[in-house]
Amino acid sequence: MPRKPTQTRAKHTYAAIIEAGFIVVAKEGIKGATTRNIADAAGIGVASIYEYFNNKDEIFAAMSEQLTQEIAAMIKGLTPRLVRVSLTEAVYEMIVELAKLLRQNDERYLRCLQESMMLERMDKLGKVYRALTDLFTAHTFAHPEHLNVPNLPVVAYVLINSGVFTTLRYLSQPNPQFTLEEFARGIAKMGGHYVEVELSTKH
Amino acid sequence: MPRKPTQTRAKHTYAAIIEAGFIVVAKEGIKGATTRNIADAAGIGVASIYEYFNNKDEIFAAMSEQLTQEIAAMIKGLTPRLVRVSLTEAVYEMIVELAKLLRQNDERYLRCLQESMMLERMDKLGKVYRALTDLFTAHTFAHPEHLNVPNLPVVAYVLINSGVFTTLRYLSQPNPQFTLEEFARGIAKMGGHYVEVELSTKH
Amino acid sequence: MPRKPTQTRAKHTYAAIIEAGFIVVAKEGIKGATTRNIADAAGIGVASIYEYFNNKDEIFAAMSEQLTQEIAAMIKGLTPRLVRVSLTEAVYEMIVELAKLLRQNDERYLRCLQESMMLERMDKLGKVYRALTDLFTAHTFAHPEHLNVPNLPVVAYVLINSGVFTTLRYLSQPNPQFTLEEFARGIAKMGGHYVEVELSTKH
Amino acid sequence: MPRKPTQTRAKHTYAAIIEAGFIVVAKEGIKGATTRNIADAAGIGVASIYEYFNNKDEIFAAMSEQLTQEIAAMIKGLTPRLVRVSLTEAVYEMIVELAKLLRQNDERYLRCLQESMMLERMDKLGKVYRALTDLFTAHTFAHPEHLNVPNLPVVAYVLINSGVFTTLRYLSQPNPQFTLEEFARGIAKMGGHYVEVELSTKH
DNA sequence: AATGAATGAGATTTCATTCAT
DNA sequence: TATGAATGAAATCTCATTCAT
Repeated sequence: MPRKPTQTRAKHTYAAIIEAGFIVVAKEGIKGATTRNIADAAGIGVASIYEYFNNKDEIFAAMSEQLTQEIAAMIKGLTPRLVRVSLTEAVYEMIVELAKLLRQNDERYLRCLQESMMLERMDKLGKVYRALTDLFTAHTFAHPEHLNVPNLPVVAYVLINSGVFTTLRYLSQPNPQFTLEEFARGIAKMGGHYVEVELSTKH
Repeated sequence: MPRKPTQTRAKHTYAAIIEAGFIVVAKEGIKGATTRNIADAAGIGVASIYEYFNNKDEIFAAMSEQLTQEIAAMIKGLTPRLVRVSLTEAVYEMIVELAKLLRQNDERYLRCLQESMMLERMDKLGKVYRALTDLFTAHTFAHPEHLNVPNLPVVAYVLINSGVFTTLRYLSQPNPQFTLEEFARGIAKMGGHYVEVELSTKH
Repeated sequence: MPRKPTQTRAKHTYAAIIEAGFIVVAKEGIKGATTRNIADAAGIGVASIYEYFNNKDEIFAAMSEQLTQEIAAMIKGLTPRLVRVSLTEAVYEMIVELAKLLRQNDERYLRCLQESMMLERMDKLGKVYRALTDLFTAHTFAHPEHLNVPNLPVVAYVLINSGVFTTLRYLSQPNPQFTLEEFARGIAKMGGHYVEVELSTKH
Repeated sequence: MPRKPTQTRAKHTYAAIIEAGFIVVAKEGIKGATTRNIADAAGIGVASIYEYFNNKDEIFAAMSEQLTQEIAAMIKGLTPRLVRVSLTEAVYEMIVELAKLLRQNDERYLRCLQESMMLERMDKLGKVYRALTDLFTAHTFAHPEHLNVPNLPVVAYVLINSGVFTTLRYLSQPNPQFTLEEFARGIAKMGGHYVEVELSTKH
């Protein structure tokens, strides 16, 4: 019966377990993420894990939570500025920032996502999608002419999903044929041009 | 040391194991795909699996092979026709066909891909990417003016990856906000407009 | 229900299985001696083994039989000549001949004995011991003065067992420090001197 | 990845597993030495074995280690005294002591050696051979005239190997025709006489 | 509170033997 | 008769979780 960690040391251990989870998954893959390995990486005994988590799955849930939380926070922090720039520019910066975050700490987060640890719980990415949808909405309100684009929700959907998954895929490639900037610029312009054309056509 | 099945009965069993693999993964997820469950689904004894596969992983490899093989074949079959139509139309049809294939047999393939069974071996999707890249190339040669689009490789890359992953994602959603046609049209136009704009700008 | 092989082809298969047994054990060790491997080596199907043997153990028994039979026959063939020479000379020749037999066919027999295949059935070596005991007895009768040696049975026992096992051990060594001849001469003289001293002392 | 046992309880379990190994092999033979049987004999769960050993083979290795260690220690302990007595006497005592050790605990060690458990790893007996070789060397230095015996290494080799293996064989026999003392005396005199004769001849 | 040790439950794999043709 | 295929039974090994200190 794990309790919410209240004391300082406890909080530290709790966080240490989650970080150990990321480290182990990143280094050894999902299959290497045994409770023993995680405990070792966290510098504690196996049994201690169960002081903070009911079972191993809860560790993954917490990792998932932290990762999506962090990405969503990053997006929210960027939103005020991005709504002021063009769609193209917004998409471009978004991707570059996302890449930066995923590449921190020896690509820890990127590798965990590759390990698809959370694909089984892709719904958990919902928080990220919501933040991105909010960003898109805010951006649209800052550029009201975009409201004339037909099927705007589809545009948002495609842009967001392509952005997230294709970036993941790009970052995963060992020898990409072009730079991250070129790649990000490509997706960005695709979104920008789309809106542009739809608006001019509509007109 | 499994031998290549020679007799008719053996061939049947071999295929049954692979199909059982798809069925079990689709129904119970990767974690439910134990050798016992697969054997049960195939209507054989566990030991028989090892007449044809060295280990469980080889079953997954064979499944992966079959799935990507099938998708690639579908793409190749479509290629002659798609190179003649506009990029927008080609992307649209491609996505619709892909969706059709993935939804066969109670979405068997779709669910398996969701289970990320092959994400760990995403390289295996290479066959599919290659077929799509070939299609894109053939299409470009049938529309030589596209050669003027700057950073064409990036366009191909983004279009292909967005197409595949975002379609996977769309099909996975329980309650999509728009139809497959709208979705496909969205991605398709995005590609089409991009090229269009780049060409006119270039000029 | 295997039958005694009567037809020529059957006899051939029966022998082939036994030979395959020796080959497989020699090459892959006891653990590699599966029915499948043996059948493969014999160029027949697994099931065919059971036309000639009730179970795998019977193959080993037959191998054991053949091997000890062959050694015993060799000993018996040598006996008439060896009884005429000195004990030292007899032991020496015996060891050299034994080594020759064990080294045939890429040390097939030697390796099988090393694999201790038949140590579990060391009693089966009984046939060999009996032949050697007979030789010793015959030799003693040809040299009646030896009857004066006290504890002659112990001498026979030690000489025979040392001879067999130590030779096995010697042949198994990858880099012996002396030649087979030196080694054989050593054991031989040990037996010869013993008798010599005992006789002179007795007197 | 087993860890070195640190706590008292763990050390106890570790030792219990090894002892259980000896007991099971002695009673049921190598084939009966399954992880389950060993765990049962040790009074623990099967899984616990893997807390201390990576695999079953490592148990055998540890048993081998312990057994040879124990024999070698016995030999070393005896060495100071044996170098002072005649070769005959030394060999005799050596064999008697060896027999005593092998017969402890219901012939536990003897039966394990018979099961040839370690014949596959006969190299592990190296420790014993080395101890015996050291003893022989030390004895020779205490009796410098022996240095005149030609081919002394061969003598050592034969004496040691015959001693070990033939003793094993003798102890394994259900109804020996003579006592251990007679047997040991036989081997001992064989070595003693050999040296004696060679020396007198040399002269 | 913390943890080294222990383990039940279950997964993968092996193989002698039998089946069916 | 001959055999490729099939399998029951059992062995090895893994690991999340609990126990005992």
